[in-house]
Amino acid sequence: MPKIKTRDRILNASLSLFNSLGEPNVTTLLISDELDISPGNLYYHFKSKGDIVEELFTGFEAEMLDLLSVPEDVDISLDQQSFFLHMLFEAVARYRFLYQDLVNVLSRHERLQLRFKRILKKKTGAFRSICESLRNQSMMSIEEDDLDSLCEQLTLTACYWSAYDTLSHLDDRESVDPGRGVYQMMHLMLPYFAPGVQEHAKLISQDYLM
Amino acid sequence: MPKIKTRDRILNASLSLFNSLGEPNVTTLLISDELDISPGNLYYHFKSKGDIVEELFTGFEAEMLDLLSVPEDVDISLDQQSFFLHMLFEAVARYRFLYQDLVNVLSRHERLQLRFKRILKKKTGAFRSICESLRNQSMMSIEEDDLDSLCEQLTLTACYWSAYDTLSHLDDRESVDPGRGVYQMMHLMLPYFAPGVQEHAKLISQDYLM
DNA sequence: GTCTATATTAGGATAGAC
DNA sequence: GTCTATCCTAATATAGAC
Repeated sequence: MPKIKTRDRILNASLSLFNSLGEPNVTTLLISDELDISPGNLYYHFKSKGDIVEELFTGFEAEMLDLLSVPEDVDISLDQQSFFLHMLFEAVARYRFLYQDLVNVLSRHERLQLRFKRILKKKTGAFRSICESLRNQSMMSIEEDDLDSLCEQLTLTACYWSAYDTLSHLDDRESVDPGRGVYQMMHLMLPYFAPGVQEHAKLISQDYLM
Repeated sequence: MPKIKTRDRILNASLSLFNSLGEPNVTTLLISDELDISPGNLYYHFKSKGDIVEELFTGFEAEMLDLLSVPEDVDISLDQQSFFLHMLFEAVARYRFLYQDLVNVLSRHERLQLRFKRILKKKTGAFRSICESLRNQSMMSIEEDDLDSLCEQLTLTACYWSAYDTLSHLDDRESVDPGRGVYQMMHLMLPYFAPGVQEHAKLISQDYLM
């Protein structure tokens, strides 16, 4: 087996330390310590801690943009939709350090602000596409105002659920269960589903409560 | 007019700087600069920056606990409810620095963690009381599972709406409009209101879009 | 109560040998 | 590519005069 490049080991270790301790609490020394390499070595691979953050963000961005490229004008099934939510929450959870101290992180990395906002916008757009698709299939019935509100709410929840969830387990911050997040998202849409669809959606959402 | 005590001036300035720049970005030097006093003077009044944070938190806690002491077994009207939401969002907005970098702040002030969680729990409880009151008055119709989910969702939104909202205006962070938050909260409950009530609630929520 | 000056870290980052 | 040693800076905090 080819051994993993130091550069990648640094990225992996940083990501997991950021997630469990919070990015501002992780020093370059801690990262190098964790990997049993010298701080100098770390700085050979990355010219600053900020660079590590930016590179991780780029990975996050790529995953998200890929995931969020929901094709318009395509009928989306309930199963596809919940699968999409599942993937989304997994991705967010994997990079949850970004959300846990969002304002702080973005204020120290101004270049990430627009990119983050772009993702956010795309996220809302994706939810809108999904809802409109469901509406076109007569699976969902919702007025325009309510749809706006719902999509905002879905975006908010997609962003902050994992941060909110960790609040309940501030002690062990190693793992996060994305299931409950998906459940909440489904429940946000539930009232607007057509009667028959509602039943189905309820069953699906139940599965996400482990 | 009696001039404000330096100690209080420090608290006020800190709060507003924390809110607009994020607590981790505000140094004790910046605070004293803002007030045209010396850093030494600041440390005469507070033995550490953490103490300032804790004292501000105590104010926040007091306001919240007071606000959240929703009497059980009392019929709550829709107007009272929206007024309550309004007050709640005002309070959260006034201390939004706490929420903007919640994990960070709580991780550096462990003693605040339990207190914060207690408030959170109380918040969920208050929403539950309100919903149950509305249900008792036959103004709301909702199943138990959905109620759990709704109350969690209301709590999440009450916490993070202002942080989410500031994302859209990361440039000017001076003011926050709590209106849209109230609107969202109303819309979360809307689907579960009885038909007649729904109309009324919609009208009320409209008013909150400035 | 307030100031000036200074001590103390801790964290980010570089230099230069191996 | 990796290490050790060191520098630099910014931020918290203290000491002691006024």
